[in-house]
Amino acid sequence: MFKELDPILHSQLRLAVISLLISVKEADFTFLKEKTGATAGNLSVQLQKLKEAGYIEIEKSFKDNFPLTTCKISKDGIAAFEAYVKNLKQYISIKKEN
Amino acid sequence: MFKELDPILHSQLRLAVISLLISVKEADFTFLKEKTGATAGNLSVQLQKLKEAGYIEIEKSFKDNFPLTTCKISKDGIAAFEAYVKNLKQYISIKKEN
DNA sequence: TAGAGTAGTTTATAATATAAACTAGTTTTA
DNA sequence: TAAAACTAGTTTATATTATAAACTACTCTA
Repeated sequence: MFKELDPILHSQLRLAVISLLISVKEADFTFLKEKTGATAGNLSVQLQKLKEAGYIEIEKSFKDNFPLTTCKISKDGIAAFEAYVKNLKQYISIKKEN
Repeated sequence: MFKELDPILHSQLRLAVISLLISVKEADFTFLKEKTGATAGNLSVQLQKLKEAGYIEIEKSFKDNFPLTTCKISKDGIAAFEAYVKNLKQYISIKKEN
C-alpha cells in the first residue's frame, strides 16, 4: 500500500537542498546555507550524502580568493525527486479504494 | 523560506499511520501493521510516540480473548497532519518568488 | 501438555541528524 | 606587520531516531 520513501530524500535538509537545486539548477554553498537556514557543518555532511547517492554534482573552485563550492542536480537526482514526490502523495492524500 | 517539518510526522511509518487514521478514523494494531507493512515492534514504538505527542489516542481492550489495541486520531493529530502537509508542499513544489 | 499461534512490549543496535570544534586560508585594523 | 576578525568550508563527537530481535503473556489445538 505505502511505497518506500527514498531515505536519502526523506530528510528535511536534503529535501530542501534538492528542492532548491531543482529550481535554480546551480547554487553555491553559501546560498544553500542561507536559503535552508542550516549550519555549515550539517550542510556539508548532507551535500556529501547527496553526492554519494549520485543526486548532485559538486565542483570546488575559488572566487575572489575564497573557496567556492558549487552544486548542481543530476539526472538521477531529478528522477529520484520526482519518484519521491509521487510516492509521498500516497501518504498525504489517501485514496479510499481498498 | 523552508518551514520546519514536524519531526513526529516526518517519519515514514508514523506518517503512514496518521495517514491511515485520517481516512479510517479508528484502526486496530493488526490492521495498521498489515497496511503499513511494519514489524510489530516498530509499530508499537511509533504508536507510543504518536500518543505521547498527543496525536492519537490508544485504547486497550480484549476481543475474543485476545488483546486488542485500537487507535484513533485526535484533534491535535489532524491539525498537525494538515500543517505538515502544508509545509511539505513548500518543499515539493517550488514557488520562484524569492 | 507440548507446540504453534496471537498480540503485542522491551531492549539492543544500527542509522541519521546535528552542532561543536577544527582547518585553512583571507581581510581588516591598530 | 602582527593580531584579531572573518570566509568557507570539513571533521568529529554526540544526541536522536528508526528498526529488528528478543522477549512477555497469553490462547488455541492436537
